[in-house]
Amino acid sequence: MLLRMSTLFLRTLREDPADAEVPSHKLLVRAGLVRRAAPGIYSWLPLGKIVLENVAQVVREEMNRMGAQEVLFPALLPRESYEATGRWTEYGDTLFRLKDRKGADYLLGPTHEEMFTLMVKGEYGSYKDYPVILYQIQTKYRDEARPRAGILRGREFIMKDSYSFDLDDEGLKHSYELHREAYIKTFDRLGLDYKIVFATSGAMGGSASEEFLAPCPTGEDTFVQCTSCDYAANTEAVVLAAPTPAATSKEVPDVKVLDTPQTPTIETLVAYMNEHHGLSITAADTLKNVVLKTRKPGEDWELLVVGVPGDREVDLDRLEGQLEPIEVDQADPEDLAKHPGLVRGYIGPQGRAGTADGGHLAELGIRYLVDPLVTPGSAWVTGANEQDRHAAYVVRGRDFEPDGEIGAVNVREGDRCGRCGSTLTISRGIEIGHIFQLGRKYADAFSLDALGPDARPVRITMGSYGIGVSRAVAVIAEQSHDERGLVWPREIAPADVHIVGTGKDNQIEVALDLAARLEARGLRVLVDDRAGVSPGVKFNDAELLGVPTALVVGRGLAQGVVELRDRKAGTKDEIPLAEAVDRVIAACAS
RNA sequence: CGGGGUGUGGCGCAGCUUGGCAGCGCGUCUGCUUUGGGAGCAGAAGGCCGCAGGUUCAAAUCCUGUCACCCCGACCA
Repeated sequence: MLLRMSTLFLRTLREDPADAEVPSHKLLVRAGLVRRAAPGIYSWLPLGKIVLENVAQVVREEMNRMGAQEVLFPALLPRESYEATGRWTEYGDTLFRLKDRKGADYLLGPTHEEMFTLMVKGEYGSYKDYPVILYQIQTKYRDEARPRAGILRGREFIMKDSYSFDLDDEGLKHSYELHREAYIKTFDRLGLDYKIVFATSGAMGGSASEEFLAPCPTGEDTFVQCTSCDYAANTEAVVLAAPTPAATSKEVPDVKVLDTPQTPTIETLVAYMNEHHGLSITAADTLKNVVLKTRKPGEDWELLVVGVPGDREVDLDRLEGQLEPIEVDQADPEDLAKHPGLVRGYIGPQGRAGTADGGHLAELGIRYLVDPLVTPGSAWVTGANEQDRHAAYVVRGRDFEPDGEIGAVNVREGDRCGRCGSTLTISRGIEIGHIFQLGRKYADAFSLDALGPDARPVRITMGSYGIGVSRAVAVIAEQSHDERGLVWPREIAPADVHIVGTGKDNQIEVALDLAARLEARGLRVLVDDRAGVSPGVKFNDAELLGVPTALVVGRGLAQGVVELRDRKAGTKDEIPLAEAVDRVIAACAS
């Protein structure tokens, strides 16, 4: 490959585009790789297209290596199959919908579980056919409420999605592991810095799930990492260590109901308790009972109360992640109004004085869950289920018994690791890959069975795996740049070597000659042969474009010397012209 | 959906308060000079000032409406 800057369809920009905030967006536009076509929709120019293909090729090679087979589905899909799984409605406004001339409904595919499942069902029938892994690299459409950050989160983007089909759970586990390994190889080759974190399965349904996150301050995902073991998880999926069990209930006095006028919030309650009732408590000693509502698909909303320490907020995303596919939402005032027994701001789980079993919420028939931070035996200050009154010394296991535990609190820096008990730190990241074991949701929807050796049907179990290909380009740019421009990893770079002919005498001629010889040796060459362009402009463009190796044919040429530069290290070496070809090849091989 | 902001040559922006020939930098074109860190001189092309209506002798500027885009949040792979 030989690209000449004199004819290359490329215009670099001296200034950052006004609508760009994040580094990758600014740089990809300035370097002339992409241009915005509409909100969240981008066109790829020649250099950008090359980089994008390079990333896709790495993904493709690693998928093929592990035995997956490439296919290609249309992006324009009929409504029916999405109707069968309920996703025509479940996906909501995020789905791009359109009608054909006859008025029939179509959609632009946001992901392709349905189509893959149907294709396998159409072709395969015997247990002898399985397992199989299929994938495609294709354009996806999601009408995001707010696309942002350029290529990082678009409405049209390129994704590699693959799907595994196995006869049993063991097989699924194996397919999952194959993907995990392939993803590790892929992201290593892409030169990405990433973490593998436990995740929830999101809208896809299913069980085991991990995300590949590229740590990045502008990322949209928040995840925790343990400071001592290798535990890492999305905050939606995190498991925290429970605090050491509190003192046994026998040492705690009986429940005491106290007047606490005008204390509907935790702050006012703590202040009042300490001032008027001689207690010495903090928000963490209070038990906050948050009224939520849940809904199973196709059913009515049901109230749910969740108890968390008063210094914590309830993280709805985290709850939803664990309850999937059940929806969770904050209860409205109208919802509360239907239960007069729920006194807003003064809700407590304990039963009437002296009754250990049941408790107030059980009497109302409302499900009550607590965060594991509310340990058995722990004592709390909480609502007394009467306006302006609270109860102290309310002990879990003595005065109330929740229906179960669920990780509900918002995770904080310094919370403890559920695996080893050490401190957790919180970081931001961008999701570049996601693997999960779908199970039989889609196989059930389409009755995807294989005939077993005993002539009985076996329901197939599936896995679903994605890599954001176009997003990966942006993430690489995000992680690999400096104040002068992009710094591409070699395998992804638009070229192996960027030859700059500075323009005087025969410098451009020699540059072109070197370019031809390097191309003949199998290198991908970009040569700046523009006449009448000053050296400063060419150097700046070379640094902006970020090709890993540069060869400058300039003022040293008269003495038979050219300059070899390394973009990443920033080094410059004067080398004899006669050695230039071999030295460049050596540099590109390292 | 809530909050904030912006729409003016290809790109980045000023002008708007206080109405009076549409400007600046970069880029582009022509000529000459220049060629190791975003060159110089001379000349040139290029804009329905987002759109619609209104006020006025006169609107980029004031008023009304509308559309679009960007940012934060909500939401969402």
